[in-house]
This record gives sequence, structure tokens and C-alpha cells, in this order.
Amino acid sequence: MEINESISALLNAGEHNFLPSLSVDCVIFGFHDNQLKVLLLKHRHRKKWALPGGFIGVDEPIDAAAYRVLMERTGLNEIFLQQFHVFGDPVRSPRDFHIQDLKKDGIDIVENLWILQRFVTIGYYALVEFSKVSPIPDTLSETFIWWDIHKVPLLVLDHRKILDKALATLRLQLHNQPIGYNLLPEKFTMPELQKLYETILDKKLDRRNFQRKILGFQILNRLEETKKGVPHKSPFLYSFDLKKYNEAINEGLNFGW
Amino acid sequence: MEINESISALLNAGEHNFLPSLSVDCVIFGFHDNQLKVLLLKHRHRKKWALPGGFIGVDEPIDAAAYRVLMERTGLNEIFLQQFHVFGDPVRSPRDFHIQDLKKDGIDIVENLWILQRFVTIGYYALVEFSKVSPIPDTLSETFIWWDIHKVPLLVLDHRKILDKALATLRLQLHNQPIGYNLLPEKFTMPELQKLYETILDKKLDRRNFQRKILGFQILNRLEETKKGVPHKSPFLYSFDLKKYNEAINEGLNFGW
DNA sequence: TTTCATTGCGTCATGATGACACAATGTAAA
DNA sequence: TTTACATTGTGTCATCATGACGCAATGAAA
Repeated sequence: MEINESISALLNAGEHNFLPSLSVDCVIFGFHDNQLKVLLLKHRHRKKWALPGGFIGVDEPIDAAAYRVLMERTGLNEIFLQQFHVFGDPVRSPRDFHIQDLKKDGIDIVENLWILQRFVTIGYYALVEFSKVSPIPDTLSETFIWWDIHKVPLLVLDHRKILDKALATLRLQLHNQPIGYNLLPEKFTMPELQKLYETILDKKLDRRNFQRKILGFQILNRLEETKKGVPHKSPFLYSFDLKKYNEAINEGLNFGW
Repeated sequence: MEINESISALLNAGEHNFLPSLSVDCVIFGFHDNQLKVLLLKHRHRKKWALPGGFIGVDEPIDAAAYRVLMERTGLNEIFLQQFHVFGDPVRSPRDFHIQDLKKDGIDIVENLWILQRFVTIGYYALVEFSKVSPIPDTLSETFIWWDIHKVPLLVLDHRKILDKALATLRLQLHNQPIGYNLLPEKFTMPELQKLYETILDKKLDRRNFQRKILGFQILNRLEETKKGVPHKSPFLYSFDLKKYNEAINEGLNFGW
């Protein structure tokens, strides 16, 4: 049994290799088909889904632990990553939940099992370019796929709460973090950028006013090309002027939205 | 020796009563004499100062642990508290630092001493009404006093980094959190409110434009009284219209500052 | 009584914003 | 081939928000 070996290995290694009581969970956002997406793992025994997560090496910086999870799950090695909240309710991860799973795995439940202790988890959100990611399930899961942010299935434990907090953070930080840059491909159209803003802000924006304001920041380069193969008029492609973009982000893009 | 008893008690109790590897540190802000202030503890052996902190009970929510620290140090039992960042560098709290201190305390350094493990700390910032606080030093310290935010002394470990991050967070959240309400007394003047904004934003604001904009939000009640005993013209007193204030804060006060 | 820093209230030019019009483009239907 | 139509590029206009600044009233100190 492949899965059982993985679990046994984790249980054996965990007690000595990882910090006790602490974990990281990652909310990985992407943007595709004009929709904000999130990557979720199918739980091996349940109908529910889960955020990818992991533990922290005894000598590992916590950000490095999150990066490691991200790299293992996406194959990418440069990822925009932000810590956003710690979830530390003592009953967020009930013992029973894990005991049930381990029994189904055929694992002996010994007293003081490392993984059955209380865990405080540090939430990270990651922004990735959708087309560059090939989701890789972890050793305990078979399925790891993108979900439309508006159609997320039932999640295990408090993962729904973690996801919601990540979304709220994304919204608050939209004008202070390079969110557009990290979610969109190198070249993108104005309607795509607008849709990204509309999705994150959950608000319709006027097409013409949006363009005027964004262009006013002078953070975009309009390319010679237009986007081909679309129905209707082919829109111009843009790229970020990284230097000006970063300067503007640090000041905070001054929005009234 | 009072201190040594406290330390021994902590060391004995710690291993079983607290979550391993995790602590909380609190940046307590106040506002007085038109200056932003922060409460700091004098380290018992060093010339440096420290943020008040504590550990998390094995069945205690992490926010409750921060509240407990806050209540013990300030005597207040209703405090505005926000988690803002986790500091998880494996060398943020070097073993040597604590070993030196414990030796000076005359404590035997045994192998695997609970407090000498690596600690990840969760940073909280608190906003308190200056006049209501009577700072209470912890059992290891003699001095716990307010420092002007511009005149903070040398801090131990990475506490300067924690303080700076708290300040940066305060700045980012000024328009989305009830920061004015929690730092100012019930009744305050317009120049006081302005000075608070100027201090947090680290920017001079035009007196007349500030007043126009703040009043425009309709979140303030102008009282009949004026502030007495001040040199020069006595300014009006204001209080927050809590209902409107909270609504406005949730939307985010729309500032161009 | 005078001085002067401070407060309360206001003006004005400029720029930003929201609402909307119209022509150009490119695919799909007629 | 022509027509219909959704979509994009560009511009207008009234209104509102903002930054810069003027001036009189107040009240403690000189």
C-alpha cells in the first residue's frame, strides 16, 4: 500500500524532524478563463477537499516550509508567497478527525501519537501563473485540481475559514501587493486585468473608467500585438512596466474602489 | 530571590502547560502628548528592552494567550488586539542568549531545557487608551514604561523587527481598522485626531483639509464642550459616532493619503 | 491692552471620478 | 457576400474631491 507507507514514514519522521504543534497551509490562487481559481486536494477517505499543507523542519524558516510545500505541489520554484493569518483555535483540528482517518489507513493508534497533538497552522497565500502550473498531488491524495473560487466544494476542518480569510486579505492588499502581476501571464489584455480586479473586489467596474485609471498609473506597456483568436474585436496586449509597477505598489495604488 | 523563583516556576510549569515552540509577543500602542507610544519591559540582565510576551496554554486559543498577556501587563480587560505577523526564523532567538541569562540567574542548564528550544512567535498589536493603563511589569522585570515611538531604545533579539512590522501594519490598516477610536480617549479634539493620523502616516497633513475630509465621513459627533486649560483658543471636543464609524471602517475610509 | 499661536470656517483652481456616446473591429449568422 | 452583434478603443461632460491658501475669532501670556 503506497499510501500507508507514506503515512508511516511521516509518522516516524515527524516527531524528530518537524517542529511540534505547528503547520503551514497554502491557498494557491490562479487566474484562468476570466475566473479566480484555487488549488485543492481531494481527501483520501472523505468527500471533502483540503488545502495543501505541511510541517516545518526543526531548523527550517517558516517561509521556507511554505515554499517547499508550494514547490512540491506546483513544480514552480519562484512563487509569490505571503503569510496572512495564524489559525490557533485549540479545537480547529479535532483528534477524532485524524483518528478516524488513521484507522481507515490501518494504522495503530498509539498514545501521544505525534500527529494527533493540537496544531496551530500558519496560513499562506500564493499567486501563480495558471498556465505554468502542473498540479502534483501529495503522497496521500490522488487528485489535486483547480476550482473556480465561486464553486469551491466542501472543505475539511477549518479550511473554508482559511480560504475565506485568504480571499479577504487578497482584497485588502490588492492595491499594495503585486497581485495582478503574479496572477496574469506576461502578456494580457485590458479586459482580463479588469476581470481580475472585478473578481477580487466582487464588484462590477466601468470598462472605460477602469482603463483610464489603470493607464493613469503608467505601470503598463501597451504592446504592438493584439490578442488573436478571440471572437469579436481583438484587444491590445499589455505587459507590466516592472520598475514603475513596483514603485507604484509600494506607494499603494490610490483607488477609490 | 523573587526572580529566580519565578524563573524556576516557569521552567517547571512550561514543559507541560504550554505549547512547545510557540510564543506570543505584544506591541502595545498608546497615544499621549500628541505622540504615539509603545510599552516596553526592561530586560533583567541587559541594557536592552523587550516587548511583553508569553506562552500559549496547551488548550488555550492563541488570541486568548495574547489577551492574557495584555490583561496581566495593563490591567485592562477590554483591549483591541490584532494578530499581525509570525516571526519564524530558526535563529531569531539564539540558544546562547537565553543560556547567558539563565546562568546569571543561577539556574542549572540541563539538556533539552524547555525554554531553550526554537520558538516561533506570533506578533500581536494592541491599541489602548493611554490614561486607562497602569503598566504592570512581569515577574522577571522591574520596569515597564511607555516609550515615544520615535525614541525607542535598543531592543533584544528581533523585537525591533517585530515593532517595525507592527508599525507598518498600523499604517496599512489605518483606514480599515478602528485605530483612532481605540487609541484616543472618549472625547478628543480635531488637532489630536489629526496628530494621530500624522504620526502613524509619518506625514504632515493640512489642518483644514483634514477636518473637511474627516467630517465628511460623518463619523464624528461634535460635542457642546470645548477643551479647557489649553493655551490659545480652546478647541471643540468630538466623540466617535460608533455606529457610523464601524460602517465606514468596514467599507474602508476612502483616503488618498 | 497687546501679542500671537491656535482654531473655526471659507474660497478657488485643478484634478479625479462616474456616467455615457460613438465609431471601429472581427466573428458568426443570414 | 452581406448583415448582425458583441466587444474594444477613444472621447465628452457634469460633478465631486482635493490641495493650497485667506481671514477672522479665541484665549493665554507678555
